[in-house]
Amino acid sequence: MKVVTWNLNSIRAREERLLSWLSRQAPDVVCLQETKVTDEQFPHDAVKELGYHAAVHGQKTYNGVAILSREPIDDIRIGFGDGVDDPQARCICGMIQGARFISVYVPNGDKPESDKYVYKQEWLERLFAYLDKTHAPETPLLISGDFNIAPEPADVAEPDVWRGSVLFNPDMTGVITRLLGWGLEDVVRKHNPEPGLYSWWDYRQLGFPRNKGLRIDHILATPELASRTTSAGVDRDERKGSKPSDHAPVMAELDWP
DNA sequence: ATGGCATTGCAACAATGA
Repeated sequence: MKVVTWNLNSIRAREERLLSWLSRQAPDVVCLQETKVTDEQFPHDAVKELGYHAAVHGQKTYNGVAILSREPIDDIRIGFGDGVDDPQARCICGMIQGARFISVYVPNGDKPESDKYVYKQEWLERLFAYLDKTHAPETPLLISGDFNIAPEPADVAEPDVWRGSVLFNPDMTGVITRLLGWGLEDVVRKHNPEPGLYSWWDYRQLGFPRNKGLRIDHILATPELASRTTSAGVDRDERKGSKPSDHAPVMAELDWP
């Protein structure tokens, strides 16, 4: 089973790229972020034609998450179900072939002193509460998405430039440590221990040609699923060419079910 | 070459991203 997470930065702007990429790569499950469309505007017919079921949780202009799957998606749930009135569409999950798949778009946080960073921290606390209440490390679970956190210096091309930012600071790297402590494994790191593998490059300042990137998109899995991964990596080629997303697809191959 | 911000929206540039 090939599993992918990809922040599209608008599914409308990226529809052709997405469809072409699905045809070429034939992934089994795709967690999408920043679709930036309402559920009505989602290209349901186009992905269906390529053989994918879709679970969507979108909104106008910003955010928006979805899961595509070749096999049916059951027990689809939206958000955290914690009673908090949050208009930002950032979490969706469903059951596929006996495993729970969660697609998350963690808030960016803007600057450490901003209200947006407070929202990011509170959102992450809600994520932990949601994991504790709704899921368990003993079950087959994959949480994939744009975490907007670089776990280690090895995941940042210029750590001295990014250290202290909302993407790379002790609080945020601590969040990754907590996720791993909860019972998840970073399967991309598992198969790529060496530094210098990135998933996002700034559109500005020749970020991609100079490979000044960060690894902020992750596939985290509970132990049994993680042990069944046979490879993982980043499809850098998809960051090339005209009109790319600023994120590349991140993928893992699993011996599952 | 992999290229110098991109996307959205009651539509002007402001908001947002990372």
